[in-house]
Amino acid sequence: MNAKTRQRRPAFDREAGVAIAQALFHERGYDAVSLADLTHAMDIKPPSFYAAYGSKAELFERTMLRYAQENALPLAELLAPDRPPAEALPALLLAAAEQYGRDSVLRGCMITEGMRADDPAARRMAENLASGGLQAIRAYLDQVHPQDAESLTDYVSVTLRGLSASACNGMPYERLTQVARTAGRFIAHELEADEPTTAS
Amino acid sequence: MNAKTRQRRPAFDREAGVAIAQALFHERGYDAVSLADLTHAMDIKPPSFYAAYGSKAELFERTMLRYAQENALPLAELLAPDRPPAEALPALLLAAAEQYGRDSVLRGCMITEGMRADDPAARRMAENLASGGLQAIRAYLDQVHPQDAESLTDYVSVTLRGLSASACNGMPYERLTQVARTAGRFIAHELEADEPTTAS
DNA sequence: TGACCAATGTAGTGAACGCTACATAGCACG
DNA sequence: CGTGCTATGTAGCGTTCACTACATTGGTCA
Repeated sequence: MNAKTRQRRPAFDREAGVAIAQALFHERGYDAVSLADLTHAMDIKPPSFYAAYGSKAELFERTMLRYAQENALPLAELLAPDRPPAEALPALLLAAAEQYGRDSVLRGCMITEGMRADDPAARRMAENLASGGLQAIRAYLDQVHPQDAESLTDYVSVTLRGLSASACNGMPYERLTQVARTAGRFIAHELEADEPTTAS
Repeated sequence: MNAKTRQRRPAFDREAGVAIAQALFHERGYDAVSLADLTHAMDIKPPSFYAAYGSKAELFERTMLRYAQENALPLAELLAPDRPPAEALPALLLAAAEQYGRDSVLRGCMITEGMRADDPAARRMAENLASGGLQAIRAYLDQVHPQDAESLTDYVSVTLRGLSASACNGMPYERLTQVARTAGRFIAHELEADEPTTAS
């Protein structure tokens, strides 16, 4: 009858499998998660795995897309064009640090850390996703502070990578957010020293 | 008679082997270098490898010690107790960025990147070595700027990790050093704003 | 009810992993 | 010159890797 009352077979929930894989990949990284880990966690056998997801790398891409949709920083809000960079960039760094250190087992940025995978295909997927975020920062700065757009984008990028890496290696939440606040304060000081035009 | 004139056998040069392994580990990371890669690069067979170095992990430790001796930043000079932190910390960041981006194939900090190895033993070795450097920074700041020692140490640590990770992912030398200069300028601004005591 | 077909589990593929047992080769020393 | 030791190469250890051929199961639909 209606499609819901009589499912074809229990089979297994593909999306739930992606969620399980996302947690494993985020916790341990792409290379450190084996097919056996994945199939055991999903309670399926390898043939079902390949029928559902194609390959380990393809599943990794799905988990990163899912991560980007669910956990990505709200760049559109954080970097609203009418927001001054002395306020937006510190907010961005703090939001990132909070997210990277919030969960004690899912630490750091899954996409940032995905860029260090040994597998070249997985690495490229992560790099492509990460470049989108950087382009958003760059586009924002091109609008609101074009004179230092590249330099500031690079500074934020390096700081975000440092925060993610430090989170993965166990730096506690309070110290991560403290570093983000320090970096944000540095940026604000510099920007406000350059152009206190809005206040004059 | 004297030990030098008559070596036991050509065998192979252990130290040269460590140097070869160091380059491989630095370029690709611990996990991505296999025994076959090592024995092929050294032109020896696995039994000779194990007779000489014990295991892959032990050789990795030797390469990291060698790296620390040869490539470690001159922290004693950079962080001389009579140097003001507004000068020492920017110099430290810039020296690190220069080293991380200097060689286009041996990128980043071998020890910092070693902390992300999948192998727990290798990771712990790298963490132990890295903590030595951080303790040096912390001890310096405890002397010259105790009120923000932990916060500043964390900021420098996160920035160094970000620089190393960005270097590994291909950020060019000029942009790496530019980021280091930016971060150093931020630190100097903050410290000079706090206590221009030396100038007053 | 019976044919069809997607999805499954069993079992195993070849390759690569870190590592080692074993016999041999070459030097030191008596 | 022979004994002993050390380092070597041959060959292969057991394990794990990502991945798959194949028969079977079970729901769908005529």
